Amino acid sequence: MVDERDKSLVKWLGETSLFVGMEEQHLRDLSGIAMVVSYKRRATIFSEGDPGNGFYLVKDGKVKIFMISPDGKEQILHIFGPGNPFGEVPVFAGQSFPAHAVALENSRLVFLPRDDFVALVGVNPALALNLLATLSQRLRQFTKMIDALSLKEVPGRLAAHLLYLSEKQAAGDYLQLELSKTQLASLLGTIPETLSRMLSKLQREGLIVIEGGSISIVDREGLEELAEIGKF
Amino acid sequence: MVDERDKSLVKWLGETSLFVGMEEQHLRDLSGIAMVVSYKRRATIFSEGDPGNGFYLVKDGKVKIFMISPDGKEQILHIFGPGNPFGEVPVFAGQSFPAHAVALENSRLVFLPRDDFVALVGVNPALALNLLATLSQRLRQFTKMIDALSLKEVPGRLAAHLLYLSEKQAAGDYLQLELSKTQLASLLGTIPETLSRMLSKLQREGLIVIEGGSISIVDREGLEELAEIGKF
DNA sequence: CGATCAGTTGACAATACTCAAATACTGTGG
DNA sequence: CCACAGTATTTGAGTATTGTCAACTGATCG
Repeated sequence: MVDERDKSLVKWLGETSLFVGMEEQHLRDLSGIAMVVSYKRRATIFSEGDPGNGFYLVKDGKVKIFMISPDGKEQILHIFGPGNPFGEVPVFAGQSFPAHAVALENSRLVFLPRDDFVALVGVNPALALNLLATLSQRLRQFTKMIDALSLKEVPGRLAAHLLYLSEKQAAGDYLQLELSKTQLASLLGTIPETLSRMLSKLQREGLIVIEGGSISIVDREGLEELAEIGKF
Repeated sequence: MVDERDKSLVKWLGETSLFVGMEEQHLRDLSGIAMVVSYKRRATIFSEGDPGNGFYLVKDGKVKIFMISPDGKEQILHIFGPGNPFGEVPVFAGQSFPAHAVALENSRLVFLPRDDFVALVGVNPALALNLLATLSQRLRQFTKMIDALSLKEVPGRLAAHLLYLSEKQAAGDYLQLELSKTQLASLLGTIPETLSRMLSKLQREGLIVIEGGSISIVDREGLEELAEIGKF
């Protein structure tokens, strides 16, 4: 007996990158083990060191994955939105979560319990291949992030991020920051004060115009050069 | 007809973390698509942007995976030794290599061509699960690396690395650096001059004793504290 | 309307990088 | 086996970037 909500869950699962292209039957198996859970803004989903009993898909809302240094500084690793999976690492590495997750907005998540899920993977290689693609993709992202953190200075990382947003949002030279400036600072591996100064600097140099959380790119080539060499 | 060399390759494959526990038949399928290739010290295995037509396992020798910034600075991502796989990302993400690979020593590698390998994964869920574990493991490592690069200062990263080596080598408080100091600097996201100064500093502070590439830990607790908070 | 929090600005300090030069090491050809 | 060339490593001096601390503004929310 399948009610409307379950049907729509099956449909929705089939539209996520993780499960796209999978057979109806496999999607139904998945929805059979899935649980939809809600988290309020700022609620903790899991903490570093928690045992990984399963992983999540963002149904709606936004989730932040981050680490905290002993002296309280935070480094954001990812921001995940609808359709993105997160928390898969301990499912397969067989260990605990390596970072923290909190909801940035009121969010609904689909939780997939580890043991049930691994059993499904064991009989469905297509599922495994999709997962491998997702994890590989994420490794690639981390590669870029390490590159940015270790090789570029803050203005370079910022310029790269602005260009990334501009491309992602495909709205010409006009873009939205999508995060508070404090959060963005953490994502770029710096602090709000420095970010604030760098944004002013880019504006003073005539590369961008800032209007709160919206930014217009004035000198795209200048930004591209900055993102490349990471220096003024 | 299987000659001695092929037999030993099958055996060897079954001892790597990637293929451990797999059935004889699957291992033989793998060895059927595998090619052993040799690279001299300093030889390039692949470069960033090269199409990923397959991936590698280190049979013997040592391989460095790294990125280069436009101004020539290098950041090492991994050092891989016997048994370690590398270059899997583009196999599943379907893109090009995100970093460079060179042999640090004369090395023999096992090359597994992409298409043949994906076909094997598609019919062998155990293989897929092993791969998922490997990639998850690597994501976890990267998480730690990003943590270190963004949250800790150089002495902290260095202390953490020394403790890691000490644990890995399990030789009490005596350890080998395993890399030239220039290479180590790159792995820690800094430059040789800074590394040299920090090593002297740790010695001056009475935490370690340096004898070329060998180091004795004198004050383990001091190092642990440094690795935690990343500060003097 | 006060309180809390995000963002900005300024002064200062510290960490790590650049540049330069001296010294030690390595491997190779004679 | 030695001399030499090419690297690696170390040390010094100066500088630059970014982080810390503190004060202030402005927005948001009960």
